[in-house]
Amino acid sequence: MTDIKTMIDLDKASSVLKLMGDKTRLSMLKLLQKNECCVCEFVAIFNVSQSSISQHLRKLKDVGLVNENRKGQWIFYSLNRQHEAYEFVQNLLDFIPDQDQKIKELEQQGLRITCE
Amino acid sequence: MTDIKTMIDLDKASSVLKLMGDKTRLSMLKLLQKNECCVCEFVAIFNVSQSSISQHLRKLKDVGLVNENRKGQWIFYSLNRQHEAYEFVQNLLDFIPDQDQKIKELEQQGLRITCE
DNA sequence: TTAACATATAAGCATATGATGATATAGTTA
DNA sequence: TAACTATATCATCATATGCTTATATGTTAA
Repeated sequence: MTDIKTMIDLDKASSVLKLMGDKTRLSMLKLLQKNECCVCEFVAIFNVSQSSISQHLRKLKDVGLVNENRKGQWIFYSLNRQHEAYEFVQNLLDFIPDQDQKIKELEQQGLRITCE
Repeated sequence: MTDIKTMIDLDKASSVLKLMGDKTRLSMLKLLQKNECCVCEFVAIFNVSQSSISQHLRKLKDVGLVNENRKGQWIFYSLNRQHEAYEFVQNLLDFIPDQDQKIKELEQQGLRITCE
């Protein structure tokens, strides 16, 4: 637990921030901070199409912020802890309240996620 | 120098991050971290029109991230240290290398800023 | 192999964004 | 007052973004 920051150059920082400036993606990243999630979970949580979720994940994957890991039928996404901006992103996400109530709401509505 | 973070809700965080996801605005904020700057300085530093700079500053002002302070002919902008996301923004900017060489370049080119 | 499910990709569309040039407003100075 | 400088705003445009529907691809299971 050091205080040494891995600096991120302006161009890289702005492209990461741009990605995080979208509410849906920011919320996804916050959820990924604690959980691995598959696409169908995100689809259940956010009120948008599967296609839309897939495209958001594509953008996050394109800059390397997330990893994908196929488990059978499902593809689980996780934060890429090797990314050069990982510390930057973590630090930032720590200012945002956790979004776990989104998962709980699903459970309460009986819309429990199928891919677990 | 405490470690207690002022949490920022997801909506507010994403709107701040969206603003910071633009290279020009991010660079402006980084410069403002150390200096008060007037519009003409930004115009001299970035390769865009005065109109464009003015519009970027407008967006930053609209969410309250910056304050303006007229000094005669000039309007100086500064970070709003009272903003609820100030700590969040500061923390984030601390990951980005300072942009002071931009000011130095201007000086070296004899384009020294007129409004000082 | 076929059906069913999970995910990705393509095409199209409405809206947002960032830039510009022209013009308006405000302060300074002659 | 008029001329000059600094800044803001308006109108416009090209491009980017996020969404949708339709379709393609990949995996599992009958």
